[in-house]
Amino acid sequence: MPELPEVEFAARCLRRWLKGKRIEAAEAPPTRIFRGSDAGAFERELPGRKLEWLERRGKYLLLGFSGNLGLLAHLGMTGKWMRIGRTQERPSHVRASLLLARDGVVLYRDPRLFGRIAVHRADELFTLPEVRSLGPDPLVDGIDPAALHERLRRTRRAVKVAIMDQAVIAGIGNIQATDALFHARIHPARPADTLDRREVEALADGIRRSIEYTLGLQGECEDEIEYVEESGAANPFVIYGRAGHPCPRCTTRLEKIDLGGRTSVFCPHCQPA
DNA sequence: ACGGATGTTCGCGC
DNA sequence: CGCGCGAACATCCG
Repeated sequence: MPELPEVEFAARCLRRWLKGKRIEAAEAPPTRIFRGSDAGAFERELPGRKLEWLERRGKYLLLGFSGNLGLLAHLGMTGKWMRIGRTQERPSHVRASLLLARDGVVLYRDPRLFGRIAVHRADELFTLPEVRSLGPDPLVDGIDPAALHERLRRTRRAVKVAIMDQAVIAGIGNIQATDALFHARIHPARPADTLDRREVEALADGIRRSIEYTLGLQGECEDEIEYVEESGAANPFVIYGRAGHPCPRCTTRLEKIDLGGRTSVFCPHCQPA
């Protein structure tokens, strides 16, 4: 699921579901989700507490609970927070759950276990190295084209690889990067330090646009499990995942290349090398 | 059946 | 130090 827009959506849902509600019990079988931290701490520490605040930075969620307990959470590739009724059947691959007094169960499902949950002190969350090393967040901080230009000028990496570097801009993944570069008409393999000011401004606009677009796809927080979702739903993105299909702008056949180990779709006509 | 997938991290080598 | 590359993680879907 997760790039910045999906994580932002998860943040809004979790605030709505958890804020101010007392957690009765917490469950988390030992899995890789808790790597680098104590799985037992989740079950032990959360009962009795309430969510006081929740912030998103890039693809990370930072949750502050009463009594200075904090969670750092990342959705990895297949992570998803959801809410179901207490007696409702639980989906597969649930890695952590929070039982609320009369508001059902909030759970974290993650088949591939690429996500992460770590228990910390709440007042330490922003000082964690994962969070400190993030670049500006497009929604929280906005995108300053001059600062982005400065950052891109310092590397010869492909511009697509550079904007997916979480230290350059926080939250951009393969989908947003692919569609943003298409909007900006910039070839994904262009060395980052060759972009001029005008192109970086177009790129900043493209990133904003792809984030807003994807955010708009999210709909409302589902209260109940919306299980049989997406399967069969069409790919909603602009050119991501559409190699071989016609460019939505000029109908040229979209191509794909590999950059930094990730598939990059682009239009050879609209995004010339 | 095979290949690829919205992410991060680590080790290796130049 | 910068950077590319492959691997690893575990499961699902077309």
